[in-house]
Amino acid sequence: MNHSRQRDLIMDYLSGTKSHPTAEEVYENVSRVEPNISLGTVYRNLKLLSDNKMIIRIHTQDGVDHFDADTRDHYHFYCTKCGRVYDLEMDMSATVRKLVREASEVTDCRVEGCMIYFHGICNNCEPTRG
Amino acid sequence: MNHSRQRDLIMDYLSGTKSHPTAEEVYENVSRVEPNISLGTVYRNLKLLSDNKMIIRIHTQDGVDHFDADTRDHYHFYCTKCGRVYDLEMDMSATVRKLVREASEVTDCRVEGCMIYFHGICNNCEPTRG
DNA sequence: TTAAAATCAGTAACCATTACTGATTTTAAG
DNA sequence: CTTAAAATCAGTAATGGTTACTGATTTTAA
Repeated sequence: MNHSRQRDLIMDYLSGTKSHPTAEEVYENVSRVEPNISLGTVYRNLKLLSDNKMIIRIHTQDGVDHFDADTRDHYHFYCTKCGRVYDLEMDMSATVRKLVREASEVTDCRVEGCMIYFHGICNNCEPTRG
Repeated sequence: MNHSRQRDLIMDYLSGTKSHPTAEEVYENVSRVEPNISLGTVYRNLKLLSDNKMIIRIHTQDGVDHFDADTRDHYHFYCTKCGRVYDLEMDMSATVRKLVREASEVTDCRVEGCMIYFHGICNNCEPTRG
């Protein structure tokens, strides 16, 4: 993977936000810096970067993928109302290990891991606390 | 929701299999009994049935949805090689409640639940046990 | 400096799914 | 049983996120 101005800009934008943008949102924002960039380039580089484990691709219920430059072990909350994705700063590594172990016991398949997606209504859509 | 021969056939087929078929697979199988059924009808009824909680829609990593007539609380294993979906007969209700409680503590969002998807290589693709 | 490899912008194609059409079937009241 | 409104159908076009293709441009490394 060579360097390219476009890919660097995409990576820079993703690294500087915690909003877990979609490909379309990445395109809109990078376009402000590099107006000639094309949507195809954004998709291709998001695919390249996620295939190379430099960013995380987050599948959501509405079928639109979101992206995250934070590759540390952490979890996500998906708002079923607005579709936004939020970080959850909690350590679940022990729980995940336990789940994988338990799952391995009830199947002949080789369980390599599990994805955990939290969902509900975000504080922005329906504020509940001051 | 009235009755219709087509919807009953789709429901019957789903109830009689544990293979978690895709819309295309449902279409292929129901077509053997009702050759005139159209793919659009299958999609429309799968949507109707899942919207009415009579079946479960399972999102998978490859972007193709799978369906399950078993609406009991249970979990799924997705094979990253062949794309098949398997049931996991394990009781995780206590773990899920704990996770939701923990997640609620680290966010202002209203956490309503979480989806847990296991993945790996199935015994059909790479046999490991007799 | 230069040529091969990688990447680009632009756009067409892909594919799962949904929406639209006029015809047919189902339901429920008379 | 009729019969008319509502639901559903088959067939097909449209949608929308994503990927693939093109010839031109940029990057890399010798």
